[in-house]
Amino acid sequence: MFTLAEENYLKAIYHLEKDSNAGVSTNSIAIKLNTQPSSVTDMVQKLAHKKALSYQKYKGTSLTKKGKITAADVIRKHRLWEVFLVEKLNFQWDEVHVIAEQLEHIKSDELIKRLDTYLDHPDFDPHGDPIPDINGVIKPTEKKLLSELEKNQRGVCVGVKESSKQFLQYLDTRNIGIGTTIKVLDKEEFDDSMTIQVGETLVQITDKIANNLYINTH
Amino acid sequence: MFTLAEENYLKAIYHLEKDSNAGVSTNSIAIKLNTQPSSVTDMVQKLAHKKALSYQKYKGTSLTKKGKITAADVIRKHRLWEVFLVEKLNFQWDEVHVIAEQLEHIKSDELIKRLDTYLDHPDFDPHGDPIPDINGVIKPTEKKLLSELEKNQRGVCVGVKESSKQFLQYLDTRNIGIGTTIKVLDKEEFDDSMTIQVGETLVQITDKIANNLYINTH
DNA sequence: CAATAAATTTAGGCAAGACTAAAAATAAAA
DNA sequence: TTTTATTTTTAGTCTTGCCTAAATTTATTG
Repeated sequence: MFTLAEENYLKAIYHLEKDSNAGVSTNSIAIKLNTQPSSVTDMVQKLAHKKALSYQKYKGTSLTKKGKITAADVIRKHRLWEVFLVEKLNFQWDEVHVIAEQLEHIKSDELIKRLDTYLDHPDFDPHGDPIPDINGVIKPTEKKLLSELEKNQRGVCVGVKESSKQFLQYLDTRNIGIGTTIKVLDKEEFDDSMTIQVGETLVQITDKIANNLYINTH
Repeated sequence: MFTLAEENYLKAIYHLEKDSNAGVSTNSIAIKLNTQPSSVTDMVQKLAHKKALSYQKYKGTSLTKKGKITAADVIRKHRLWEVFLVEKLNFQWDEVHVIAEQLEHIKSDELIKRLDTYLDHPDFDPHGDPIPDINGVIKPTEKKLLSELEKNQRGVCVGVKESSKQFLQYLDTRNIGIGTTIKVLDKEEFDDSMTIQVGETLVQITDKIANNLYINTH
């Protein structure tokens, strides 16, 4: 139905639409995809013709239902593959994006269905981003930074904001990973440090850590 | 280094070279790839320029070392992904080829290294074909049909010749799959049927079955 | 060994997806 | 509200990988 290049455009526009909810400009797409505005105009006209988006000259574009579903499907595949790479092949969180950019274009519904089952229907990718369901619906999520939690609140670690090697290794030594349940036992006012419970053990963390961990409080 | 189309040509030529060991003709490549001879001429000239094969007008081509290594690497990826699809995602042996045709072009050495480890360094794909090692070397194999084994000989099932759904399901009910050790207990002269040992149980099989199971006797 | 057949290559084109340079429309500023 | 700046589009090219039709070379056969 859609070529690899078309899928990448739809994905980019989907993301741009998300955090601006006006019409998406030609230039912003060009910047996101590292291409020239004139190339974007070409492609956008083609995608409009294919009914994946609506487009008026000089006025920007927005995805149609068809375009949104297609984009969400690509994103679903991307994030499922990321989970696979981290959970099964033990990649670090920050190494998987480039590979998933390729894997997301593999065409086989059956493959993705089975991969999803194999991974036990994950709701989040390793960066804490939600995985669209098979209909392209993204569950409304309560993703917060750990630093935003109140004392005695608990949640599940769903990802990281910063993903440097050092940070990920730090988390490893504290046994914190995707799916780890964390409870806030105490918050210090003067330096914003925290005492948290990870499994049975207590961990002291600085505000820097707490500001870079995403927690799903549901 | 090589595009998707180039990789497919190299793979096709590699296979053709294997079972004819003369120079590979333009026409045979065209037939294998379902394309026109003139397209093959174009591509072959390009690949010769890239030093992946040697080519003389009207005389056919053969892969250089560089071409062989590249082709073997693509085949390695293809077969590793097939193992993944069957062993981990529970696909049937005959459903995986089309998907692996896509996955074989994913570019990441690290990915394949980890996939190989994850699958426990398999030597054969689900069809019984050997998986080239990381240097493109294919272990010389003693693959035979089960029907060719002598009485009291044993070997490991490495694949099927025919791969119809019915046949695969038949094998399933007899607990025969990739990696299953089989010992020939008896061969009947008059109808070529066999008594074989699978695990602790004895199984009677007809010549048709024995003629469609590949065994590695090492 | 000439004549036909088959295989192969060349020539010219096409679609996808990108690019540059120039023109046109919109937005911002004086 | 002109003028200038920015954004967007158009026009014309390029490369990759394919195609058809025609020309050429090799193989086959009478």
